[in-house]
Amino acid sequence: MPEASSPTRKRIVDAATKLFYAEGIGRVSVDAIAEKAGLTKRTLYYHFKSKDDLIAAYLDARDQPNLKQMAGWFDAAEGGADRKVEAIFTNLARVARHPKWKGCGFLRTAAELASMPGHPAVKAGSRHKTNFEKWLAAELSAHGVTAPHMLAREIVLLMDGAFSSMLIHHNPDYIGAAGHAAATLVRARISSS
Amino acid sequence: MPEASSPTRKRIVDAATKLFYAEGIGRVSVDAIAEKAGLTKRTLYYHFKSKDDLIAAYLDARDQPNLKQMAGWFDAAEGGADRKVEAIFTNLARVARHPKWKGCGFLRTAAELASMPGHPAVKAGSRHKTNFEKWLAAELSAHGVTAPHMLAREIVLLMDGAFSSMLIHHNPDYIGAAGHAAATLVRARISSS
DNA sequence: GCTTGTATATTCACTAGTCGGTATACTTGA
DNA sequence: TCAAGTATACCGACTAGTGAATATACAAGC
Repeated sequence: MPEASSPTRKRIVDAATKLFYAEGIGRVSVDAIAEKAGLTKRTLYYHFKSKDDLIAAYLDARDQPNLKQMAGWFDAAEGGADRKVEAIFTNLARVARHPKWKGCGFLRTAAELASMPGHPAVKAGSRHKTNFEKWLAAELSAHGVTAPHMLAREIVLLMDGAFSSMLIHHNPDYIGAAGHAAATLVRARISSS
Repeated sequence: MPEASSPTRKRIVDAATKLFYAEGIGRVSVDAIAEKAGLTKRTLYYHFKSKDDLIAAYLDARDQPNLKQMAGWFDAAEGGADRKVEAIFTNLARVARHPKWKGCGFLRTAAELASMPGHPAVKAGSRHKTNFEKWLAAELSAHGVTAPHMLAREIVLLMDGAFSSMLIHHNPDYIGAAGHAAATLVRARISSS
């Protein structure tokens, strides 16, 4: 029975993360992950019972770091809630210009696994997106915005739309347009007190 | 040199469409498509020079039918531009409840091919999304909405976000929220004349 | 009307390689 | 001595793509 905190396990997840994100889960073989992690496939299968299991572990491991990055951009931005929300999109547009950027790993995995709706990796993605939406609603509420839950959902829709549009057009203008629309929606709900 | 209008070619594209949409392009073998089309793989390769070529043909063939469906929903709806836009989302939410619905084929293909940005199928998807955005902007303009191009882009972002969210959460509420937000954005730009 | 030539369209059988997963054996540390 | 972890080597199934032969249709020459 392998340990959940094993450093070997972490090495495998790290290697899987790089390859899955860069190539897509269907285009990466278990052999390639084992080689990148510097061990054999048999060792990998000692720590994970299947490739599907490893895919889910990859997304679970991305949940908190991703949320922290978004929260970091939000907190670092000057101004009101509208400016802080727009800052998330501005930063996304910046990182999306990098040639290694390949969209949102959670959405891409869900797209690849669309024919397997109950797949544990899709559930992990759903949890992450829900976590982000809840965090955003709480922040908006703390900043005195009205109807924070509905607004958070609208912003999430714009963000996931921006991820998708950027992936298909390779044009950061779509992320800018989404950020502008999101900031406008926030401003319309800032109490004028 | 095969003919572009060949009925055999059409049979291949039809078979590929069903399989690619249902399973994802990476999970469908050329053998499976040939079998579904009722011919041999060698014949398929007579009409298409590669699987990548066939993937692009699949999306190109979906462009006009998809646009026509959207336009049909828009035209059939009663009321102003806001109601017509919301009708598109309402109809999307309805078809998305069907168990065979697996998201937007253009976006899913772009997600699967994220590591091959110049792939002809990604370009076909980009063209389709652009066609839709242009059609929507023209309709909004004809209905007297101000800033129709910016508004069309915002609605496209909400729609692609709705596709993605529905795919990861399997919850049609996200499409409803996107439709509501889109209608609100339209109403804010209807000239009060 | 018949034959020959040619382009289109299709089939069978195959290659060379990859896939996820596993049977078995070894090493290492307590 | 025993269990955790790692390695070598392998499995059957599947992958995209191809070589060579063949069927079909139609046109030209006579």
